Amino acid sequence: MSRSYEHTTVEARWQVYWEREGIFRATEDASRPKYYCLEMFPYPSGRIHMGHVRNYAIGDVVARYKRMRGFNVLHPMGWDSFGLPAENAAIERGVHPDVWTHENILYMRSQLCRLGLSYDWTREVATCEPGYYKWNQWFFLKMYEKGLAYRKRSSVNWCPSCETVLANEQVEEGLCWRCDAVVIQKELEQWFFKITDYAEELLRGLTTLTGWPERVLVMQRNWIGKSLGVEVDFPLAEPKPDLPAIRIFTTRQDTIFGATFMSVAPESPLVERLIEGRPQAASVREFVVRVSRQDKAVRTDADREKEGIFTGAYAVNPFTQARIPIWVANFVLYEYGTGAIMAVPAHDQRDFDFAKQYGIPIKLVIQNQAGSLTEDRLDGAYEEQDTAGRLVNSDRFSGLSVPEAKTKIAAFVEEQGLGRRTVNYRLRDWGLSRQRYWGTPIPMIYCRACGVVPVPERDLPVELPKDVPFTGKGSSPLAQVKEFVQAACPKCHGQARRETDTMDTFVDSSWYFLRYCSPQADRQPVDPAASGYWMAVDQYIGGIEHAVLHLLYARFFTKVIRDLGLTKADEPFLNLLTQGMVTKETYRCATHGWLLPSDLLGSEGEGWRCAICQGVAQKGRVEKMSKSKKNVVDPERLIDTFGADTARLFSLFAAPPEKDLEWSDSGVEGAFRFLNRVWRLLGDLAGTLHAERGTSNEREAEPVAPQVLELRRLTHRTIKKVTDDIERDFQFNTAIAALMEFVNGLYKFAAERHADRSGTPAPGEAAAFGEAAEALVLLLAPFAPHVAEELWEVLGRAPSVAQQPWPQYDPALVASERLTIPIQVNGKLRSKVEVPADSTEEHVLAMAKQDAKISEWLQGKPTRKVIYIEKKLVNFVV
RNA sequence: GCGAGAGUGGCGGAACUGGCAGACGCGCGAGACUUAGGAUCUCGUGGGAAACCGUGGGGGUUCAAGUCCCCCCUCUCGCACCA
Repeated sequence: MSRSYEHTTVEARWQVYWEREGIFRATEDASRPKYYCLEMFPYPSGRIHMGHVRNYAIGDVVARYKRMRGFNVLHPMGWDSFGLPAENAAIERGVHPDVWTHENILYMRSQLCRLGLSYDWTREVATCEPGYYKWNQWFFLKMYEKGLAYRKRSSVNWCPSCETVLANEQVEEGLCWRCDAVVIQKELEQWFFKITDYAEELLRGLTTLTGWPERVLVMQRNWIGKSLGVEVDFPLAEPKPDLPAIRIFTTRQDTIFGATFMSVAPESPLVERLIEGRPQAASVREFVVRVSRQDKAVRTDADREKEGIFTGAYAVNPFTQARIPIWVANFVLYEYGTGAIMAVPAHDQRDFDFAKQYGIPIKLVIQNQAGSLTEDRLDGAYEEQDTAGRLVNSDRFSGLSVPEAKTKIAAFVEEQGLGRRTVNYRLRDWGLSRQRYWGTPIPMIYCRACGVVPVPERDLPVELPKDVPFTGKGSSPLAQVKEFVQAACPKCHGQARRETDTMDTFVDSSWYFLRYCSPQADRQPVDPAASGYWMAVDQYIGGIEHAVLHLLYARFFTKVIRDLGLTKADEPFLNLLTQGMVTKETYRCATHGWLLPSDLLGSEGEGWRCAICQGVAQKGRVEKMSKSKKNVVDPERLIDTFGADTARLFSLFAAPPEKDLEWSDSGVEGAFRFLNRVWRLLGDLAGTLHAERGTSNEREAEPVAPQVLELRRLTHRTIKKVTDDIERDFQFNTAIAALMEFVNGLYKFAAERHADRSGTPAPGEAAAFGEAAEALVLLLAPFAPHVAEELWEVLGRAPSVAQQPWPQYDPALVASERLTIPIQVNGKLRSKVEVPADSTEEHVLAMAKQDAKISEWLQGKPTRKVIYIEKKLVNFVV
């Protein structure tokens, strides 16, 4: 064969073959070990981007490799197809979200197929299909029954640009995670999932996730934010019958003797009770209104000034009996703990700042080791939590260390009936109501007579109406659709109103991996038998941006679904690989902003100019590919020019999966060149191999020439290296490097073979070369599957290479016969000697001393010490 | 501020438990084949004339340090009043 490598024909041919033969279809088979390989499903935005290519190339190597290792692999794909962009398309271009979404899915599916990804497409799901979101509604009803879904009026994060509510997880530094608009607070009736019921289990479960990156575990741990402390009642100086005391939460009960005032959150209803009938009432109210109007960005700003106002009321410190003032303070959070705190300025920096500002006394109750702290000369809070500090001014507890005091005071609080030990979490319940159209309708009905009534299960799904006005203004489009809103009450059949909010789209992605196990199940969302076989996901691959949001919600849903008896899995994802971003250099012009590569003139050496204005263009930083920075590369163009195998190979070779991948056009060409090299090598030699195969069944039968043995060693070392690199955290970049070395070695071998072609091949040569060629194709198959299939056929083997077993290496052939031992003198490399691998220490040392360069270095100097590391190195210390 | 990770040739990156720093690729240089080469093949390629010097900087441990310990600098990411 000497036909050139035509990627377009080759790739199309095998994609058709795989599909036609159903090579990647997965069925439950109890006799085989399963492997569930999953990549995060995409939002159908229109076209795939390089981030998808990388994500799915990584996943496909894992799936194909595991298949060749004999696993029954489930490798599904689907569409996270509810979401705002579809609605925006409707508003901006008048295309219905449903049409827009389905067109996008159609196109992107064809793009994924062109990448040659080994999915079982019969299991495809799209979350915007009634057959899928019906089960979102079903889960919602089940959770409502169990009290895990509830409705409450509360102050919520509101994105004025998306015109919808956001969960806490979806607010980043006071900005909307999706559009970066400043999030404001709004009072609304909202549906919540009681994720806090699972806080402890979600936290404990993290310790079992040994296959997750440490930083994701840390992020989740921090997000859940468990703290142990006590709740203590501080009696009011003028108690009211229904309000005798104010309850606080603290983790620093050891400092309770230093509490010189109290602070209450502005939103707390306590405020109104405390100021009743006092002269301070009006100004306090004014303060509360002012603070609660501030938007999230201002309120959560790190160096926001501490502000407060005295309520006029006093409490009594139950430990010191001191009368202490009660303040309202802007930094106290209503949603955390009890919404009120005891303030210990000497040992809490926030309280210290506050006390200094308003002239509140500071009382020292922990002294440092030197005993140098004094109340009047403190320039910051002494926040020692370890054993270095000792309690002072704390009655019977004085002299204790902080940890001792924490335990003893907590016990004392309980003994005296002043309060109790408690646990607090930072995690809040998941607000899931969204005032949008393109999402799952929440299956609830409001009846004037019966109140809130769930839609009966038999009436599911509550389908999204198609005929809806998209104006982009006002409340949810659903609320405008009379036929949708008007509903009969399921209980009394009277006229009632349907809930018009839809669910957060994170609900969709919280259980799709379970749906893949039995995508056609129509009596329940998940078939327990199927999920029993496939769950949990053995390897999950996706971007780090979901470290908290999606991965926390999915863990929560899995536990709820387990408690419903539909799966046995406690955790959805056993191993998690968070792949890095795809980045590229950027260019900027002072007047025209970010520049496309096509708007650049000049070169690296002579400098860049803007093609629009001829002005100087600056080479910017390497940034994540994004349209706004104009540094994107379209995968489709890449596939057209070089083919899917090249696109895959480059994105796997240029960096290890978890690190960022910097785009390089010449790197892509390098990958393409490599595939061409492989193609030519096997093409040119296949003919020779076929010719000689008849006479060369002598593998291991007769003695082989030394260079043939070396070839076999190279083959087996490569098998080992590629296998080890994949097994060791999917180090595909070094695995591919080993394949390149292998190919370089084979070329060299072939060249030498041609060079001294005297007529008769060396003994065992054809067999050794056949073995090498076969191994090469098999090892290449997960990375460049199309080329591998084609070459497998060229080698005279029947398809599909994807179904072949992974090659085995012979340990005896992995070890070299001869070793090159570096020889050092005083730790510096001076020479090398080549010795048989089984040489004794004496022999190696003798060889080393004989070496001309070494004997020169050793001459006239007494050798003080000789370091000999077997098979590794010799070091003479003189 | 707290937490995590990273800093290695002209560039992307190798180096697993301390043992030949720079695998592999890109780029660059030379040669071969060619009407031609931006195709392909072969060879070379950290710096330096050399001794030597080289893994962000400075100390240390060790026969031996990119790797271990201490101090410092820079960058990236996450969290950021959670009592």
